[in-house]
Amino acid sequence: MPNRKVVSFENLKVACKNCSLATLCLPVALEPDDVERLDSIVKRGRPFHRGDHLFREGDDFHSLRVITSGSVKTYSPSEDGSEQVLGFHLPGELIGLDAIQNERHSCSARALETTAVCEIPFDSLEELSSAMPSLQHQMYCLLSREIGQETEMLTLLGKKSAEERLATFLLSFSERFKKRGFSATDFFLSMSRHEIGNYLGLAVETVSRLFTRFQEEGLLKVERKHVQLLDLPRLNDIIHGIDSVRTSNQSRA
Amino acid sequence: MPNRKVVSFENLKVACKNCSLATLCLPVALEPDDVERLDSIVKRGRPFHRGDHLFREGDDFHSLRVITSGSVKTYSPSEDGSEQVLGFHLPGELIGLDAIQNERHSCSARALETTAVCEIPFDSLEELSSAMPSLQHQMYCLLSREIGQETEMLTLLGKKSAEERLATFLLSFSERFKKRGFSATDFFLSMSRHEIGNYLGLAVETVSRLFTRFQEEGLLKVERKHVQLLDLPRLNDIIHGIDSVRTSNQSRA
DNA sequence: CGTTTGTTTGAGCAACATCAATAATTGTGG
DNA sequence: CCACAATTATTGATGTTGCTCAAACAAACG
Repeated sequence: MPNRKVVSFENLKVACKNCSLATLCLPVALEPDDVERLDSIVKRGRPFHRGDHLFREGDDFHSLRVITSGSVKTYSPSEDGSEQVLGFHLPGELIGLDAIQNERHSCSARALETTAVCEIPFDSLEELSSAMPSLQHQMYCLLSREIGQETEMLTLLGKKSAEERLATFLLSFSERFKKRGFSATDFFLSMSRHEIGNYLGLAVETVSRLFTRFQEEGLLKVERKHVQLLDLPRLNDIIHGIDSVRTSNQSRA
Repeated sequence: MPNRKVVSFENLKVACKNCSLATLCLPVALEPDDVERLDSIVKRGRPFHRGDHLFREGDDFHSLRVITSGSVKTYSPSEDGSEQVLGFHLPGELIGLDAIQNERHSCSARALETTAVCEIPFDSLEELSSAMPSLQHQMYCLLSREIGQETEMLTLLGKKSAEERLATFLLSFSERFKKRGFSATDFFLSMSRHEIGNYLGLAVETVSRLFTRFQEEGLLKVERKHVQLLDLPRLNDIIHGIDSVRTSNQSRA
């Protein structure tokens, strides 16, 4: 098809200033000039396929990475072949922050689906942030937020029931999709039940049973990866330990 | 006693350059001149007593704090009065990093015993780190390390057995005391069993029973807060999931 | 189209929580 | 310094959540 415009990734001059993720990503709170300077150090490679590693535990650390499309899981592999899933990352989210300290990745990251990322060489970013107080501030904020999110996760794993964990998980994705302009109630989860369970500190079977139960209770509709949240308020109640099942048992018939 | 030298905290001109914690704290990797400049923004207040709050969730964030002596627990209070203990902090450790993002503390911190801290106004630190690349780098490293430590904690809470959790907890303190020049095998834990359990996602009773069992198995000697680790190798085995109990059951008589 | 991988469901079980009682320790006021 | 109250720790008995094991089923893949 000769008259169809060829769009190669090389030609696609995506720039931070045009990027729809700008409000979620590093450019937040930067002046246009500063965005331009940030843009100049960003590298955009070709996309990863499902299952590809963005990096592996032990790899030398050179760059932070921002997901621009698709999704990624980070995990920490154990000697015995098992792993701990550390997080699922959506467009606009920065990964690799844990690797700054010892210049080596302390976890692995793989694409859950076809995924594009921006690469930000950390050396350059450090230099730039030294010259650009607002960028430095943004970096401190991002790192701090990451810490805050992980402490929430500690509470989840330390104190919450299986039910509360899954509800928290689902509403977290709901909010994150919403922020990115997608539906807050109808989405596809790109990870397997196994990975969800691993992340939440639960067995696969428990996750599966909970999905079934939530569906029976009219909280959601689920078919494999496709999830539709039908009752956000009650899901919210569950997160906060309010046992809405007993309070309003709606099991049909 | 008129001829006894009066040592007030006002007069105690402790400086970073003389501080025994310098190798653990922010001054790591700074030139003497730079340490001097850092020193100039650090505030040293009077000590906190056991139970005093250094700050509370919701407080405005102004300063990071470094423990200089004593110990501190950070925790996230829930609506219902319960709490999640997020960490126990020893001299040289920096707290408040999670508050940078929204300029408000997202957790509370209280002294577990008489505790002294250095206060580092964050605005000044930001300015200084902008002018001092090595300090900026150090900050990035510290924040990154915090993230890394929390991901380890996620694995602990997500995957490990009660036994593994307590062993990990004990060896973590062992190493941290050692780094500070104290015994790695003989120390006092300043927190209660309840707080340990809370931190590790276990019930108080489970913690108590485990201490008893570890003692029966000759792994340690414990008398209230006083702990003596008798078999570091086996404790290490436990952490890595090797059931040393069955392998070398040493129950006396 | 068979093979592999992921999901669901059931049955039984184990680890750890909860409840309850006692004991030890610490703090407090006289 | 002692007596009493309050807190903290230990220990035992019982209960429950969620794990493990097992099997059937569905979907994805070459």
